[in-house]
Amino acid sequence: MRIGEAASRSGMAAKTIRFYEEAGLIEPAPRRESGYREFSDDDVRRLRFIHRARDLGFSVGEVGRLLSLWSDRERASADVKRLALEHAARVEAKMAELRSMRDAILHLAERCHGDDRPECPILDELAGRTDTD
Amino acid sequence: MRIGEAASRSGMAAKTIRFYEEAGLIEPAPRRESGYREFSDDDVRRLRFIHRARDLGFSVGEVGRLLSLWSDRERASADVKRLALEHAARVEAKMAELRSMRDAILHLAERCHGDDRPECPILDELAGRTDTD
DNA sequence: GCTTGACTTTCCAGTAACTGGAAGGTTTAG
DNA sequence: CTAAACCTTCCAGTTACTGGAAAGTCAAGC
Repeated sequence: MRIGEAASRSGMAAKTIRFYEEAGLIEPAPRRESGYREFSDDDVRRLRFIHRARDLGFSVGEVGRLLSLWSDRERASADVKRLALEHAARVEAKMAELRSMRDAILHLAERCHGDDRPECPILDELAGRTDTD
Repeated sequence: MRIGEAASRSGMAAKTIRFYEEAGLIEPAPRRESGYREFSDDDVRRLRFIHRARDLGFSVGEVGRLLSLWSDRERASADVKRLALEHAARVEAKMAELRSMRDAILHLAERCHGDDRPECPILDELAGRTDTD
């Protein structure tokens, strides 16, 4: 099949597939005489794997490592698990960061009247007013 | 003062200040004869404002809007509050996305033995196995 | 007067992971 | 035979900086 079908079957854009090829995440696809790339069902399976892993937030580099482990019949599941848990920890850390941002913003917003008057604790705080809440 | 001092007083790198100037977030600083940028205490206050807003996750574009509102004595606090609440909502949405990623990863990892055997539900699932949990 | 070091300047490249668009070749349906 | 729908490569843009190179400025010390 050509790249368009591989794209729709795997759920990613054709551009993205070319990008992954260029980035070395997947093997360069064989070409027809016309220069068009030719994909197999196996390629689609790999692309779907990549798509799911990306959806879980694994970076392209990590996906590469997961692909290696996937194709390595000798792998230890511990290696996969470690990768997954490390990633989960990073996601957790990012969440905590966002949570504290959100809390800080909401705390400021709560105290802002939000009417047509100019007084605004949000701006005051950003401006560095260190007040006693 | 020169850019280094403005940087250390505002908590951002000199490079970042130049970047903000280039990006149009702040007015181009006046120059000495030498070509060195000259910063005032007021500039430092603006930079600190920017720094705090960025720390809360506002994009550079949003910070620009916050700066405009800050310098507009006629602003309605409602405008500031709306900006803040919209941002909080985006942060919240991102958190939810991360949370579902984390949950999915941990769910997979739980079922992975994590020993030296190759069997691994994490890879199986990424490979598209649709199993009954 | 000269050097040394700490500053500063501009410009270019790289990061992550695509996405959009231009210019042009291929295939297929009608 | 033509028009639409594919495909190709290449380049630029996105976000918000960060690193580095080459060169100019300035103050202190000898």
